[in-house]
Amino acid sequence: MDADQLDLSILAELSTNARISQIELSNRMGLSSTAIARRQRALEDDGYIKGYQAMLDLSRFGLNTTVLVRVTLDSQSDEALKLFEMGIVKCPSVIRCFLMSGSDDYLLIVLARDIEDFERIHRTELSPLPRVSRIQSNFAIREIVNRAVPPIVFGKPGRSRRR
Amino acid sequence: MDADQLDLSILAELSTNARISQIELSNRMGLSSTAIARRQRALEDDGYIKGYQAMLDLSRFGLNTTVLVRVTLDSQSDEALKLFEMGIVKCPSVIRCFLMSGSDDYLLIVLARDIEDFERIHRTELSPLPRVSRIQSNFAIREIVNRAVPPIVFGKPGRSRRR
DNA sequence: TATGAAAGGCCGTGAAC
DNA sequence: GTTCACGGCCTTTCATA
Repeated sequence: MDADQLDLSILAELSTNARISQIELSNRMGLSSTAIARRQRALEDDGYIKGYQAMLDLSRFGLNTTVLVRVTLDSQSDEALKLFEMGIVKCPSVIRCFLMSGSDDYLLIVLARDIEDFERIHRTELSPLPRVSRIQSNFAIREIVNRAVPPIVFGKPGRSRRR
Repeated sequence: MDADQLDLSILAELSTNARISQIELSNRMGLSSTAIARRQRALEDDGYIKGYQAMLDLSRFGLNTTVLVRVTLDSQSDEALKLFEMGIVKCPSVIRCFLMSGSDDYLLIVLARDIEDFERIHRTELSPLPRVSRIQSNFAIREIVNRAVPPIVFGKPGRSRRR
C-alpha cells in the first residue's frame, strides 16, 4: 500500500489530535465517515500508525530539567555494548539512548526534577552501569523545538516522497 | 488538584493506548466508567494531559537516519540567539532543538532519509541559518531507548512524588 | 467531594450497492 | 466511495455516602 495525499492529511490530523471522531474527520476531509474509518484502519494495519499516546505535561510532574549525557565505555567489544545496553534500558530517568557513529559513545537524554535530582540519577542510575569509563553531562537551558513528527512527512515544503 | 495513584494508573494506560474506551479502562481499574470519564476530563483540564497524538512509524516514510547536530553561533548576543531561533523553528527536518548551557551551542536532532539527504538538509536548511559559525554532525547508528514519558512519572521504582 | 446507576443521543461498525 | 441501519459507547442527570 502506498499512502496518497488524503492519507497524509489524515495522518497529519491524527498526529496532533488522535481522539478526533471519524465524523469530525470526514467533515474536514470532505469524505464519508466510513471511507475515513477504512483508510485509518488500513494505515494502522500497514504500520504507518504504530499506536496512539497521550501527551503528558512533564513539568506538571516536576520534571523541569533535561540533560544530555555522553557516555564512553572502556571497551568497544560487542560484549561491552550488550552489557551496557541491557542496563540502560532499565534506567527510569533515561528517555532516549543512541549509539553514535565514529566513536564508542552513547548519547542519552535524561529527565530530572532539578540539578540535585540529576546528581542522584548520575550516582544511582548511570555510574553503576557496566563498562562505563566516562560520563559528560550538559544541561539544556531552553527547548526551542520539540515535535514527534517532522512536517516534511506530510509534504509541507519538502520534495516528493513516493516509494 | 493533585493526581493520586488511580490517576497515575489512568495516565500510564493513556500514555501507551490513548484510544482505549472508558468502559475498557473502567474494567481494568475497577471503577465505574462515569468516574473514569470524570477523572480523565479533570486530568485534561488541569493540564496533566496536553493532548493525544498518533505515533507514526517514520521508517515507513523513509526517514531512517537520525543525526545529532551541534551548532555554534558567531555571537552570544540576545539578537543572535533570537534570529537563529526564528529560523530553526521553520526547518522541516529538525524535530528537537535545545539551547545548551555552558556555551553558545544549540543541539539539534534532525531526521533524514539517508546520508545524502542529510547533506541536502545541511546545505539548504542548516547552513543558511543566520549567525551560524560552526556545525558539527554525528550520526546515530542505533537507537536503544525511545520513550516519551519516563516510567518514573507513574511511580515505577522512583521515590515519592507528592507536591 | 467523589462515586454509581440509568436514560438518551451520538458515534463507530458492517452489510449492500 | 456512499448510504443506511444496528449496536455500543459517551454524556448527562440524579441519587447516595
